[in-house]
Amino acid sequence: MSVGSETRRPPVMEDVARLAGVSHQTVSRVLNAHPNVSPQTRERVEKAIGELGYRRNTAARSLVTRRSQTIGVLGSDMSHYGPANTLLGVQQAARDKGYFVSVASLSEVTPAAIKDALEYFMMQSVDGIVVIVPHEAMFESLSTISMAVPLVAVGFGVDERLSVAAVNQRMGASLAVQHLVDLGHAAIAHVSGPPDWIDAAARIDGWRRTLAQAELSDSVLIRGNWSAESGYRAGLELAAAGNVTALFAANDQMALGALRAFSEAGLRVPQDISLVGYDDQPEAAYLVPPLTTVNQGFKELGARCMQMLLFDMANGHSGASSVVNPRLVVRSTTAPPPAAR
Amino acid sequence: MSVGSETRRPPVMEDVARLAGVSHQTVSRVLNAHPNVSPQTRERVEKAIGELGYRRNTAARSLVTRRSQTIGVLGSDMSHYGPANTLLGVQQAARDKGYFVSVASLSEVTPAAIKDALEYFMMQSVDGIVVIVPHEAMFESLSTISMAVPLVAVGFGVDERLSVAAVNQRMGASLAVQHLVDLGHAAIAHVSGPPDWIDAAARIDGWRRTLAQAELSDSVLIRGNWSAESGYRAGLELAAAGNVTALFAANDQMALGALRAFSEAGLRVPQDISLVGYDDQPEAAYLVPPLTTVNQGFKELGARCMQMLLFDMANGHSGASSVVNPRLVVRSTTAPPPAAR
DNA sequence: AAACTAATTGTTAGCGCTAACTTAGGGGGA
DNA sequence: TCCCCCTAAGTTAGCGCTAACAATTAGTTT
Repeated sequence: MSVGSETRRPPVMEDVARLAGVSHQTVSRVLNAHPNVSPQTRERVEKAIGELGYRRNTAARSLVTRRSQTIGVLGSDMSHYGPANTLLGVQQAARDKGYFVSVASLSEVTPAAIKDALEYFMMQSVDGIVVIVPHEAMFESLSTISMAVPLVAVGFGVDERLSVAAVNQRMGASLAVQHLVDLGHAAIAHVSGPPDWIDAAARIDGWRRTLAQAELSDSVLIRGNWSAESGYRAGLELAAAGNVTALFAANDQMALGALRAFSEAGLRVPQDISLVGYDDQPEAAYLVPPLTTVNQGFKELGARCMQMLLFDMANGHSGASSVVNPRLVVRSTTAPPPAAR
Repeated sequence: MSVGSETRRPPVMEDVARLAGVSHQTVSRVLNAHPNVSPQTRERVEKAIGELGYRRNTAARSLVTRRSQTIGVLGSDMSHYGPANTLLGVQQAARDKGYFVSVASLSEVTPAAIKDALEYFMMQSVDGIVVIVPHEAMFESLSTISMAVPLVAVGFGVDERLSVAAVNQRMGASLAVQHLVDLGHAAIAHVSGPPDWIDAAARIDGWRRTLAQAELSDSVLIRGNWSAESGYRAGLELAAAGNVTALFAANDQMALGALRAFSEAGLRVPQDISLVGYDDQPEAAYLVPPLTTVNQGFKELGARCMQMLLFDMANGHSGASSVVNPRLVVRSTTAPPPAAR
């Protein structure tokens, strides 16, 4: 025996239909913006929807349409500046287009973890996937697992098997290194990210090529791991060796670490040694001295990603690619080398 | 007339049932770990599931169980260190418990935007919501909008209307300020976050109280906005006035900005002025000099959040609260004031 | 005026799953 | 031995929605 005060279950389409004096199907038509509904009817239905505070049941809709209106975003180090902002861009673009965004983050980048995460998305029956894990393991996983839904990868090289949105990392590295070359530097070291990260590899490559193009011999390459700590160690090493006049760091955090190492070693930046970072995090402008770095449009990247995904979702896999160009931001950590003064 | 090569739709429960020689309900029972299934049957069903690569349809399941297995996470500045890591914690805990995580981020913190975002979650019929927007506007919105699903808020003060997981900000601020007091500082300024952010207000309060407790008169309070830039401006201002010997910054980024300002003004840290940050971002240890700061366990916070949400989802709104204690990390930006030397 | 259109609305049949009920077979206890 | 109950299944009836089709009305056309 039900009492008046029981929790009323939310209104369903039929309730709206009754109130508006139409069939539930007409309500559905209004909701889906079908053409053949008379203006008066539409209005009555909309009024009823408003009055009842009706909200369409997503599960029922998904069941019959076979689409979840959800896209999955896979990331690895979402607490870092770049990925976090890309996610933000994706998220906002998705919401604008009426999609929900489900996220999964990898605590370790291994084929097994990647497979798990993709499986998780399949369980959720997402309509599309964005992958923000520019790591080699990801590439392998993507070529073995054939995905049932469109997928766009951020930060991979152009490959017709993948739809890709990326920043031109080689160009970014070139910009940085060429700037140093133009200032007169001849011994330009590089602290890289772990080379199994696609971006890291591309920046190493850009650094090498630019050096070669300037007819400079290969200089010292130190492998970092994106952390300030690894930049610090690299800086210490370089300061001890004393054989370079400039350092190109593969991200701002490592540059920050290097900055401290140089300071400890009594090396002045930029008088004794020049430094260029990568990412242009908001803090970069407030380091001592302000960091010359490379700006990547992360949010823009996220938005483009979503755009491509929508395209692929509508037209099938495209294998298209969209490349954003980075921009060099010159601040105060770069100057001509000591010898050139 | 269907051809063999048509795209086969994914297997459904009935397909599994047929292959295993049971009814679809038995398959459902196996999947839901119901007790009354004989081991042999269970095994046969599991084998069939494996062979077909069967995956339960979430939409159908949600439709009948009236739960989406999804929780919504609302954030505002997900590109910042704290929120991003809290999200990470929530996300991992959720995935462990078999929940999907849908995120929405506010580009501006206004009642309207908040309402939109919550509406978005209701459309998705999430089972619970985690709010990582410790802002006053959020508090107002939450008290007006009565939510149909359990909600836990991160970073709010204890309030029986809300289930809350938070870091004890007042204590964190106390730790920082008391450390300075203990060193002998008597004029301790504070660059705060925007005071309509709950955390910022609590840190201001903690700063004030600790000062009062030490019988020190109120010192200068500068309103920042969390950005390095605002910390820089505050640092410049303080250096010009020259009437304080220590600065407590409400986050590490502002501390970083202040560090640059001090350096430009020729003030040595910590000899001329001491500085304490807040957050303990990984970079804090690699500033020049390494930053004394307050560590908050963000991931832990996220995990607790999820735990509380699950509890509320099972037992109805609890209004409980879970408070994590922060920890002072002393590095090299703090020393006795010049006069005390 | 009969018949054929087009526009608008209603009716029906599932989508794939779980909850609730029903049935079929064994053990014990009287 | 009969009855009751407990276990392991099967059957049935929706959850709330959309797609496909059927029905009604109004507006043409011959």
